[in-house]
Amino acid sequence: MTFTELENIRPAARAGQSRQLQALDNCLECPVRSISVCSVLDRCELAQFAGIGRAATYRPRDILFMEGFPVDAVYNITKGLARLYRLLPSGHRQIVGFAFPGDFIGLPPGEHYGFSADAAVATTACRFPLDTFAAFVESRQDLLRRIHDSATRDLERARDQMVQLGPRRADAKIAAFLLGMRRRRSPVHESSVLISLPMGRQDIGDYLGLSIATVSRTLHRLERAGLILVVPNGVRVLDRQRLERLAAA
Amino acid sequence: MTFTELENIRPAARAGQSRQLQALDNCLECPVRSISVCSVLDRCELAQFAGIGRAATYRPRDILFMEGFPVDAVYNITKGLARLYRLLPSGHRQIVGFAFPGDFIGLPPGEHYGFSADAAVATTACRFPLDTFAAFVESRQDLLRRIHDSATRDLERARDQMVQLGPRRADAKIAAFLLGMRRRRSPVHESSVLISLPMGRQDIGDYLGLSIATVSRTLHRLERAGLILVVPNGVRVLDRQRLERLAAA
DNA sequence: CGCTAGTTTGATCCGGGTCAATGCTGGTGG
DNA sequence: CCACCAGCATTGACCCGGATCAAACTAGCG
Repeated sequence: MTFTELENIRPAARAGQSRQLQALDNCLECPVRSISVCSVLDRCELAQFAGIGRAATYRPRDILFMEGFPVDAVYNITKGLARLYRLLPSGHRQIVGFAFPGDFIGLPPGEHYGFSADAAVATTACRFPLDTFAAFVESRQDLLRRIHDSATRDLERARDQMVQLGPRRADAKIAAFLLGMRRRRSPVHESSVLISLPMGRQDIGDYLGLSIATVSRTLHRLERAGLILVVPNGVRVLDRQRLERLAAA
Repeated sequence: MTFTELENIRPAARAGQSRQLQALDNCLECPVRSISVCSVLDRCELAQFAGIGRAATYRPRDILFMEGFPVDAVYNITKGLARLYRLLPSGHRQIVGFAFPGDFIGLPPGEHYGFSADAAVATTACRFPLDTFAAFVESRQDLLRRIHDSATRDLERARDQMVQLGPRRADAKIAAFLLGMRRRRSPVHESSVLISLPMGRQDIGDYLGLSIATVSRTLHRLERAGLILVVPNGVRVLDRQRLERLAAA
């Protein structure tokens, strides 16, 4: 819960530097293109667009950007998982969202980032400097619209999360979280019984407003009750019916 | 907390019908024009825009629209206060935001409203049927941009609220809520010591994830501690310093 | 002047936080 | 190949803040 290990942040990462940069060359083969904002660009535009971005790779805990700093770039996650969070003076960390491959982040209302973002696991992202990005987008009405759609969906998700953060019981929060993660990862509404959880327990807790101990205990309780099976980096759903009923409560 | 008085909703309001409608005639004198999305429209465009909207008035508890229903109109609040909320099967109501005069609501990512909205007090709003509204916006790049800005700000506020909903102490939540309400109502960052609270205790509780009893008790405790003075429909700030320190914690 | 809806206040209880010890696992070097 | 270590996860013991239930109070308002 408390996240006072700010000193642990790698010095090289503090300034929002990525570990490694390389040109974007094979956007056409990009696995997330179809679900990303760039899907509206044609072959020609895509080449231009690729020219202004760089692929950046991040190791766990590497920082993409920090709350309060001037917005200097926007990001499109292509692999891995980014945690979006706010740090409170008390030392608490509230995770305000996860960015999965295909998600677009980093365009707040003002001049400064409204939250921090770091890599939860090994992660890669297309990084676009704000000035060139803004210039490129300026004329592309459809791209602008796509970005707006992304923001609107983020808003909807934010409201979902508000409901989760409210005064609900821990088991209901966890159940809803699991189902939410599954829905998020698979466009097809009905999908595998295996839900992958790339993030750690601490992340889940800071997302739901629970302590790490309660997350662990609750998962275990759900397992004992036969709703799920806890496996490394995820859970297997055994009783979807009951899990959904619990999540709704 | 529980909000099981669904039956209390006035039948006429259930379908999202407003109480009273009249043409928009004096947009130029509209007190919220300068802060609304319509501020980018010139005199001529404004006249056109006014033509497609109607002023609707709502009494407390009257419903603007309901979650899950097809989006048939968007709204611009001009007076009063709207509660934006989700109802859970358990009967809990999570207020996901308040809409003050000048706020624009009702454009979710999909075809259906993602939350319900009703009037917390006597309220008026400009109501624009979705089809004509969409057609009008289509060509107005700047209006579209303004709407996008509105969504981005909503998103930022939603994240603020997530932080409030997290595992914070009741007094910190209340303090932050009071300061947030003050900042929201007065563009000038420094302002009066009088914070108006048009909404009821229940609304505050459902917004912060607290019971009505705790809201009441906490306000009283802050009063005893000399931070505020509770007055009808609001509070008076006595010790801003300490209130801010408490809100930050 | 009583009615109703909202608010305050009290008494009790419990879910989940906190703290701390223990367990697990994957990486590292002897 | 194994012993060790660091980081994360689990589990236990205890406690407290806020939920819940219920009663008293207040203020509009017909």
